[in-house]
Amino acid sequence: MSQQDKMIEELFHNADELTEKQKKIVAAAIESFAEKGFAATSTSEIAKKAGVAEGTIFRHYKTKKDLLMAIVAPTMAKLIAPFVIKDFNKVLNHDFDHFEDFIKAIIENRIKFLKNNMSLFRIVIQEIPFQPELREQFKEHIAQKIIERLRQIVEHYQAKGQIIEMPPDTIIRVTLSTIFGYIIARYLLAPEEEWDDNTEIERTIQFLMNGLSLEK
Amino acid sequence: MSQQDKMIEELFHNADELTEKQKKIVAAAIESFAEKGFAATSTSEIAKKAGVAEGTIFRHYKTKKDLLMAIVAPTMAKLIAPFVIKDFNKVLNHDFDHFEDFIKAIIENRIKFLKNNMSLFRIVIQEIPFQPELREQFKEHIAQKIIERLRQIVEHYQAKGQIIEMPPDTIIRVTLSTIFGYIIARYLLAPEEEWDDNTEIERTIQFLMNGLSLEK
Amino acid sequence: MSQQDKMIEELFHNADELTEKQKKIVAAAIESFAEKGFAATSTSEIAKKAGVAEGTIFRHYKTKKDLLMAIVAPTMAKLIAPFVIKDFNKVLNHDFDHFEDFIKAIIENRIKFLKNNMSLFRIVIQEIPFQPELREQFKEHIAQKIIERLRQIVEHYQAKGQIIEMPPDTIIRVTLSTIFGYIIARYLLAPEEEWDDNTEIERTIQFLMNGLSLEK
Amino acid sequence: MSQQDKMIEELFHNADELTEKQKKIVAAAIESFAEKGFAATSTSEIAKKAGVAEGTIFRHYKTKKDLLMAIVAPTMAKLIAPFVIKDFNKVLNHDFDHFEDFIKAIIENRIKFLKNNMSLFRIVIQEIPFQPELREQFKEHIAQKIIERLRQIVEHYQAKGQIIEMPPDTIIRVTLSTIFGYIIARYLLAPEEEWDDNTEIERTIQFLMNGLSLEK
DNA sequence: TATGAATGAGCTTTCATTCAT
DNA sequence: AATGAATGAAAGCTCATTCAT
Repeated sequence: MSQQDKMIEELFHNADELTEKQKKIVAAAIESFAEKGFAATSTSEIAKKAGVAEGTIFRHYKTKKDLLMAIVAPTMAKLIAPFVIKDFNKVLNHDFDHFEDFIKAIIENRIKFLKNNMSLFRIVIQEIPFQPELREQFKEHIAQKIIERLRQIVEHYQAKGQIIEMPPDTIIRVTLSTIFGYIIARYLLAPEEEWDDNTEIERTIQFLMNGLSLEK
Repeated sequence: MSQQDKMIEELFHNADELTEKQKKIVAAAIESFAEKGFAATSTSEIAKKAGVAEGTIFRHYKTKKDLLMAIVAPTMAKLIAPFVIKDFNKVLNHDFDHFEDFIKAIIENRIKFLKNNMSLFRIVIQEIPFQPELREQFKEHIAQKIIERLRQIVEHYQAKGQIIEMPPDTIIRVTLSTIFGYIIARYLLAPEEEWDDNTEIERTIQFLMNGLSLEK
Repeated sequence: MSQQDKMIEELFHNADELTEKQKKIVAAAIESFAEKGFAATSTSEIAKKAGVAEGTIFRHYKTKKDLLMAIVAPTMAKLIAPFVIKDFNKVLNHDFDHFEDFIKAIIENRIKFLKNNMSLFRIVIQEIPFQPELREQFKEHIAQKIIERLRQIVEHYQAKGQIIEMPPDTIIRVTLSTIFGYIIARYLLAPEEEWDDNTEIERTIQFLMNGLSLEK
Repeated sequence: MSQQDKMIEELFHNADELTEKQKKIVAAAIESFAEKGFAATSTSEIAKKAGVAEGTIFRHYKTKKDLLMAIVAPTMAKLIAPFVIKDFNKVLNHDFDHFEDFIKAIIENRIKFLKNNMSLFRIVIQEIPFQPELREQFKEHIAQKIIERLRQIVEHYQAKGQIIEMPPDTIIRVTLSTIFGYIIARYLLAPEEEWDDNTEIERTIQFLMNGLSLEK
């Protein structure tokens, strides 16, 4: 099973139900959407790359946009998965005494995920500005549920006196900026440069902790 | 003269040479490209919005992509203008004894610019992933010239002992992440929310200075 | 099966592989190209005449020029077919003791062919001046291979003392001029006049033989 | 005065009345029409080549087709000029005792004319099939007046016993085929080959005389 | 289920022509 | 007389989608 396949298997929990052809369609679509954008990718191109007839795409996905959604929706779900597990707060209390540990864990975990799903991530952030439907989903799930959860976390560590007194939303913003700034620079803007990932992530965390922690 | 016009006047210094119709075309294109993306915007739509015949667009811009470039290239130039002025380093030495002052000045200045040119900024960041030509220009001008300049600045303040010892590129990365993170959150992700801009910028700078300065 | 269909069947030996629609497109294109010329014929016009959607044309022929080539190339091949059969010289030796017999046979045969394919012939001679690609094909196939073959024939009959001593190329030229002059006058310049074809062809051959033969 | 200019001067008797710009337009049109055909040549292309504004063309020629006609009509007139002079028969009686002399004179004269006006000739024969208006003019002037005149000439020499008894139209046809066959081969099909023009014309006449004369 | 020919609306672009300057 | 910006119809071509097989 190829890396590509694994990504798709992982993306669709019910991947068993996907035809072989369907998997090929999805794989081809991901590749093209990431590279040229949704609007600039033609269904005939996807069909050719997937080695199926054009009609086959529309048998499985009523419209081209449906195909996009079939890719993007589970990607967003997976992306936020760690934050929506039940008993998230318990996990938090038990596992991470310090904010730094929490941040480290979450960064490591999410970077690993994104690294393995970079094309999917590309599609999500590239298409969100253009697809109102997508933007809606994003706002509903991320901006509301996730931010709410993150707020609790921040307040949790603020109560513990581990991070500075600042509106939680501001802290979330600068934290996410820093993390996504790293991912975008590392994997999208300058992927061909030599990166010492471990060191660079450490530095990023160091900056973040410096910026957010009280004592120094 | 409308706000729109002013933006365009400012964008093309030689705006005098633009026909009235040409300005309308550019304004319409900016609006549509920002909203729906380059690929999903049709020239007929631009023509209609601009109140000109479709042929008129192609009299001035040989292709649809030419029109995009005519918009994006000067935008990128304006965006980086403050960093390419002659005697930049002198200005630096004389005007800003502290890194914080420098950062404050530059943030204030660039945020003001972007706020007035948000649609242009949108187009630039939205289309860079899809237009290899654009990516090339971006890399050549921004990634190389500007980064080089910023490196010198960072080293300058590091030598002065005002910011932590870390590879300049890393410092640049986290700094830009923080700044653009603010702009994107403020103007693209949640523009309709109430923002106390001054306070929020202050906090952002505070975070940045905490993260980068030596003493605390 | 109509006359039109038969012509097309004959033109494309593998006509079985042509869709019904494809045949209609080709027939419509032949009619319009012959009448108004390639450049002055629009694809929408062809589509309408063929009773298909315009898109259908482009499904089968990537470009309008491809459609022209699909018509012209096999026409040129058919036109020169009698001269490229294997053992052409043997045929010559056995069947035609006299140049006059040979000329008669070839004229009769080719005139018959052209009469049945006049629109195709029109397209070929009308478009050759404008399509460099076509001119290339024409030169390569006709001007080189065929002329070479004709040269041998002329020399053969010259050796037999049946036609005058003159450079073979000159003899070929005046012969072809005479034959095509007849066809063009008969079928293109004055098709509506009353022609006694048999007599006129006889006279043409008589002139040709007078002009080329030694004895009188 | 360039060769180009001379051709145009000669083409329009009232060339004095042509603006400098007009001459340039005509020259540019001739070049492009000959090369790519009327339908495939755009007026903007002509304007550019002529170094004038597009509007200027339409100031002088109401439509693109008018421009074509302004070129083609006088060309056809010039081409047939020698046959329409008054007292043509007198000239004939006095100057040419033998058909061969007449043929020689006329061939020499017309070939010289065509050689100097090859682009014009190209345009005429290339556009006649496509422009009904042109075809009409051609038929009216050439096919009727000229053929009538040629008929008289042929009958004149037939009466003198110098050419074979054959319907004059047939004799005209084979004669013109032979002459134009030479011109087309020489100047249009294989202009880049080495031609010994004098010898080749001699041979052509020899063939023609052989074909048409009684005695041998 | 899968195909791929067929569709027709819509795309970018070109063009002959007009007209205010 | 000459310009060239402007036009809008029409060009060649692409596309997402349908449907008979």
